[in-house]
Amino acid sequence: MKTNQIYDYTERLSEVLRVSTRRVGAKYGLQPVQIQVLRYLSLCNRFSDTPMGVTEYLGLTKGTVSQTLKVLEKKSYITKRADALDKRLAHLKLTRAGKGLLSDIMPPPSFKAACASLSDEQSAALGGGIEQLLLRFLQTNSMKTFGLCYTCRYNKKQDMGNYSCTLLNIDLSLDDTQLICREHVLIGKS
Amino acid sequence: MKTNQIYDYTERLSEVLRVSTRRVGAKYGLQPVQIQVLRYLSLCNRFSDTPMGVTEYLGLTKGTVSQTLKVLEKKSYITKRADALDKRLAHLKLTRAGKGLLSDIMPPPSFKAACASLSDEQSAALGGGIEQLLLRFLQTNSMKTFGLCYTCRYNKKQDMGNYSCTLLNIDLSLDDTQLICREHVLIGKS
DNA sequence: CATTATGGTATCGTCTCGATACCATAACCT
DNA sequence: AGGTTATGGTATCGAGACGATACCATAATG
Repeated sequence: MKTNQIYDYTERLSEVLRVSTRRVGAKYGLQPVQIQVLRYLSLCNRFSDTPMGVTEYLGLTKGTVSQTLKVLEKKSYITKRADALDKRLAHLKLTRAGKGLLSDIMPPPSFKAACASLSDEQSAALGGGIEQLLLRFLQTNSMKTFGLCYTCRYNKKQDMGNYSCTLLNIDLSLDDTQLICREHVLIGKS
Repeated sequence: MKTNQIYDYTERLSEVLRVSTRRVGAKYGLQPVQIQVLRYLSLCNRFSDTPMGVTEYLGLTKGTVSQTLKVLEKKSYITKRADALDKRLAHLKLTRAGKGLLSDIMPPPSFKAACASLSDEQSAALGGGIEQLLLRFLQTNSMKTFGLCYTCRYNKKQDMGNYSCTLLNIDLSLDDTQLICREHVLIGKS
């Protein structure tokens, strides 16, 4: 019953968000997808900052992403550095310019203003509802959750401020656990 | 406080929705924007089914939209017919094939499934919250609301099942009032 | 009428995106 | 070990999106 209404609003909000992102990005000569890449790199951990990580997050093909990254590197918004152990991997980092750009335009001021018009109850309900919707939607589209590390089933607390990942068998700092990870599997899921 | 969380989820949901639309559309040789055009034409009233209506709804330029419409017409998903009174206007209609396509893929099955996982309370809260967010966001982006005719300040009830538009000075049927309109202004707004 | 506004099309350049092919490195085999 | 397969990444190509600009036809306005 409510499905169509929710879909209408979600779809419309997506369109408007995209238009808004395009207009903001145009001022800096950036496409929407390029901004999304920068944004992802600002949120992901050191195991996920590779071209394949970006590829999975955005649901594109690796060839497409490779081209986008080349442009961003040429514009000096990111740097590419080979992994020390696995020579196939490249790690992507935001430059100072990249970080500065993001903090200028993300989230879009018009979105912040729109959020500010919500009451606390509305805001909490909206956040919860959209989270649930997103998780289910990702699931039925066979896409990864890219959740925060500390909400992952592989995350184990060791002692004071020290954690580890039981999937990668690597120690984690507290900061590590505050970022999103491409290997993330929500606690309680198979 | 909650702004960033809401933004994260909204942005992510938008991305996944776009990817999902792209994948479904690829099966029919359609781009996301083409599907959005078809969807708009299935929702809008007879005063809004023109290239300019599509242009305003999608927030693009009229040249871009003109090209997209040409492709859709060549693929026989829409027809173009000149207006009887104003020879500048073209009215766009979905063909049988266009309607059939839309009913096959909209809303995406995976989205329906995700919505079905929400409780009634969650669903109602989500619908209300996202509506409010969308309206404010449209406002701060100087975009039109494209709301349902019967929620418009220009809509006046005459008698049994008969309505009129005080902006266009035209009589409306009940069916007319159930569609979205490019002239829509929400009741209570200036 | 002349001027301006509006709706629409055509053309061009930049860019996205998927598809395909290809290369380098790593993991997995008996 | 040596061959096979899997994985991460790049290069190239064609279809199409998109904005910008220019242009045309019709309508509205003075």
